[in-house]
Amino acid sequence: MSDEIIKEKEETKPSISFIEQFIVEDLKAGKNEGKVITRFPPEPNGYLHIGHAKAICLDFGMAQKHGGKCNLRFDDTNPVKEEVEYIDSIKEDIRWLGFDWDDREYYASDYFSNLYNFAVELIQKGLAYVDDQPADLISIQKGTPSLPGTESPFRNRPAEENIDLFGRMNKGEFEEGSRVLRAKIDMTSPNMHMRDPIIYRIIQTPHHRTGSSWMVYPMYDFAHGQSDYFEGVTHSLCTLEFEVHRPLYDWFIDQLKTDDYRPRQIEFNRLNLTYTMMSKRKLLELVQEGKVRGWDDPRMPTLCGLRRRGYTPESIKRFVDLIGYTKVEAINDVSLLEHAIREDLNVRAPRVFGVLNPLKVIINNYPEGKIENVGLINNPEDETMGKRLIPFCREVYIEQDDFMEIPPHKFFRLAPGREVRLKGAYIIKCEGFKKNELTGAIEEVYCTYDPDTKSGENTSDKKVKGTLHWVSAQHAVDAEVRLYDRLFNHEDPAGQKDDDYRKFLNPDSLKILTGCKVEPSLGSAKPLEKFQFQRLGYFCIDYDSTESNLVFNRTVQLKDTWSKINK
RNA sequence: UGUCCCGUGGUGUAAUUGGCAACACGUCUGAUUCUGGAUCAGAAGAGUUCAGGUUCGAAACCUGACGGGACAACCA
Repeated sequence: MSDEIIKEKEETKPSISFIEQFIVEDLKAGKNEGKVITRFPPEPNGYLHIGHAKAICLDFGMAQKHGGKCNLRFDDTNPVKEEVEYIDSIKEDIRWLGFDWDDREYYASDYFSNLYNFAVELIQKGLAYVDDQPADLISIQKGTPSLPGTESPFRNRPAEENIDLFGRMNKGEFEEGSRVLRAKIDMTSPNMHMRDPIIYRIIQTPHHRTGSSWMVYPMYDFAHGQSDYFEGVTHSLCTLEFEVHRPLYDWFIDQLKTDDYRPRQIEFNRLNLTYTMMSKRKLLELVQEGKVRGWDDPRMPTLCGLRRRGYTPESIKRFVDLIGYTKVEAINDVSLLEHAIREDLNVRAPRVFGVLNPLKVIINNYPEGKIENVGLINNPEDETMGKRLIPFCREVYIEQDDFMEIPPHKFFRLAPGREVRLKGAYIIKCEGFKKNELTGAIEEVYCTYDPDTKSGENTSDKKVKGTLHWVSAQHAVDAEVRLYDRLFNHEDPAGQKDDDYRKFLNPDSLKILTGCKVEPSLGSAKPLEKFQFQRLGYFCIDYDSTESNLVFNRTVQLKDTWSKINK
């Protein structure tokens, strides 16, 4: 009885976002002949970041789930800011996330002719005019959100004159900034976007695809909605700030449409993450000012940065899935992103031993020159990943943190007189240590081992509280390890009115460790290969890594209850 | 002073569209463990911004307040 209720509850479908609800409603109502066409419309003026991933997952995801298609369309209406480099990176990142647009790769510039003709049509209908005023004057006449605007003296130019001027603007007869084409709507509208918006401006910089065939370029607001319309997009999903643009898009489509088809725009909240920022412009500044090592610096929230950091596409999609889509402007905790990557890597990353801050341990009673290959499980979460052998001998490195001369309460690791297990090998006991009396640094630790405690064949019935990772001193491979911390030390660095975001840059966001010791099996690892350094965290090989100089990036630390106790 | 959008545990989201608030992260216990990881069991934490109203019944509907955000680029 109650079992059935529980069963029923478990079987209820997970709730769908308000956006998907709209899509499902439209489908049920038989709109758009039962089709779902979406689009992802990046401007090729920067690299994609995790906020874009949220949009990509929605745009492609909704199409996929409802038997539709998602177009990739580059909004390339401003040749001054856009570059081919960005187009390539955007495509790479979308593919990396696991989405495919087949042959539906479009460009707003594909529609320049259509848009131009439409503009001429508006002029003919008396719905657009050429304004000869300078930008600052037009801006003043626009009024403010609470004050209505005033009309331009050029507003009632005859159509023929407008057509002539617009044509000559496009031939390059006028300087940039000297004239614009405006839609004639309503200068007193409470919506600023309806106050005779500029729809074309003169730009003489060549375009990366159309070269110099155009001298006038449509503004985003004049290109975006119509591009959706031209492509037959049914659901145009975008972020909240475009909500106020919607009436304008609708106004244009009203002039254009021939039946009742119209793309439906639905707005959702953009992704904000704590301790970072999503502004492409500001991210570009970080790159240009050398605050980071490039767009793919592992501290960046860019997709290429996260990839280099060791994030998987699955973890990012999972994260996006967890945060959902709403209309509430929220700021998401990075700890949820970190949870997503741990969850993923826990299952797929092989375990290895790596010692970040080596401390030499000499096992006095272990025969000199003797080498044992001890077996270790590659991933306790996945038996199919098998086992490996690593060499054990008289001198090993352990982590400096794993030894304390005077151990505090609840410290389970090595200390004078204490016993710990070297994972996969033996239980050792600390008999003494060498200390640098000047610096206080521990330089060596002397131990004995118990031959009856070998892993898997422990006949001693000894039990210890602590298990340490280690690496054979003789066989260890040197490595460089880059430890990353949050790029900013403020939860919302870009949201502080009185302070520049640069003020909150975390000076310790990158720590480079050299002379780290890793197990020999890692010597041939390739870039982006991912590992769990046991007890430490997840690491992946950096692009800078070579056979002679291994370089690891720390993706994320393992949860560490000791560090909490220790506080 | 305008228009539009939004207000649910610390954070992010749910609530069969009106039937007395659920999940995830985080936090805290305990069990277990040759990773202080993972896993398992459990706990604390919101009465849904506030005030009215409609209703047998409101997080949801209405009104008003309060709070947050967006909009005044020849950017997208």
